[in-house]
Amino acid sequence: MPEAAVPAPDCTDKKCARDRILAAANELFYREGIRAIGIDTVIEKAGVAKMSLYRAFPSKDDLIAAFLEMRDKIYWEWWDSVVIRHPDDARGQLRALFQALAKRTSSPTYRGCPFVNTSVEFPDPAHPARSVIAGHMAELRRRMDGLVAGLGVAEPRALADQLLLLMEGAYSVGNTMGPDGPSATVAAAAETIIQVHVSSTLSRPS
Amino acid sequence: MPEAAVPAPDCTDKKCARDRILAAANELFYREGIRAIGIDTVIEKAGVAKMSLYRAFPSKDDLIAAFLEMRDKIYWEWWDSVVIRHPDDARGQLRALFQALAKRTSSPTYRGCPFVNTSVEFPDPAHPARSVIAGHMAELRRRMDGLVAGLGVAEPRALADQLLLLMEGAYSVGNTMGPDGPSATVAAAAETIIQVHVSSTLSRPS
DNA sequence: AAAGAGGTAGACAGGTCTGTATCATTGAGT
DNA sequence: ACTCAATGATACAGACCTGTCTACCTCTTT
Repeated sequence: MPEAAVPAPDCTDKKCARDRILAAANELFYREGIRAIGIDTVIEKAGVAKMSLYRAFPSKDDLIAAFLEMRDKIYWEWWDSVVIRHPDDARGQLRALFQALAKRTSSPTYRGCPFVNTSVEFPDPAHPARSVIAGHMAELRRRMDGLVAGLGVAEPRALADQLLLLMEGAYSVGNTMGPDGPSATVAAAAETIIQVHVSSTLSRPS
Repeated sequence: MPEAAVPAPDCTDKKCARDRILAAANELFYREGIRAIGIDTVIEKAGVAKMSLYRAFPSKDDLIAAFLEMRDKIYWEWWDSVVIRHPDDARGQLRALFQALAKRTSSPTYRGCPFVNTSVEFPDPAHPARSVIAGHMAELRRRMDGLVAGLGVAEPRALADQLLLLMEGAYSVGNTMGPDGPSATVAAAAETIIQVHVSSTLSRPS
């Protein structure tokens, strides 16, 4: 069974325990929840000794932070791979993003946004995971602002905020309501909101 | 410090350990997360002996389910208290609901929707909490459908789904992005989407 | 006064979790 | 062949967590 191992700089195949640990943690933490998964379960799935884990990560909290940093990297790679197909076309980029989002969040195995989920499990602001989450959210907002800026609408901040609401809503209901829930309609909702902002800007030009 | 105890049928003041337990669990589970809080912490906050807890609830899982059932009850009471102020006015009810939602989710202490949060912490479909969550979500969708039906738009299901996305999005970002996040704009977003559906229905009557 | 329901207090069993310590093994480069 | 770094295997410490058991107390009702 191909485990979709996350490639790393200098690790060939079965080598590098750190990456196998990270790959195992990625799947287990995401699917079962972080607090529900113990270190022993991670190392068993990774096929690695416990000491290898504690040599690579000083504590479970550090492993959690590393897990999120990996998800962050993967997420922006996915984002870039979508927007790159519509160069110099902010509207096309947004449309593609929300279509891909609708697809992802309507999968039966979809378990929600890992950043939101971890935020639920670790509310303590001092937890190392929280800074990664905060960074991800800030970057998400920054990118959405950037995309919407390309639309040239009258109220870019309002539109970006509303699109963010739809996006996070799709993440959430994709998890709680499943494939038959409203998450599949997120692309249409985004289209509607964008259209309203674009139209109202055209109808009263500055 | 008034602990906002949840009133129950026949419980005067300091009596009835069950209610004190439920009130303590309510606050602790919501604020800190369920898996992060042990039984000992609950009984300590409730000022109750451990055996009192296990007499009232066979297991922690049952306490979790009872906690969610209480939140469910509280939630619909809140919902009803909002919509009742606009009798026979579906649009006014929706507007009031989303305004109240914007306010709630922009509070600094807001920690997200307890049903979504519990769903994250307990992905196992066999967990007793899951049926309460599923019931809550089904009821939420049912009510939203009912409200939107009163609008007389051409595509009620699509509108209801999109409003649900906004609602859940506000819950989510209220937790992860805080009071300065986009959750405060959810009322405006809902207004926009409703307006579009109403207008497009008017412009091409059946 | 008696009795029973509900509550308190604290010890305890058995399991799981994180993190550490010790020692053997492997494999690549020199 | 030798060395050194990375890894495997395993036992263990200490904390915490759920759930049980026993004994005592304190009201309320009859």
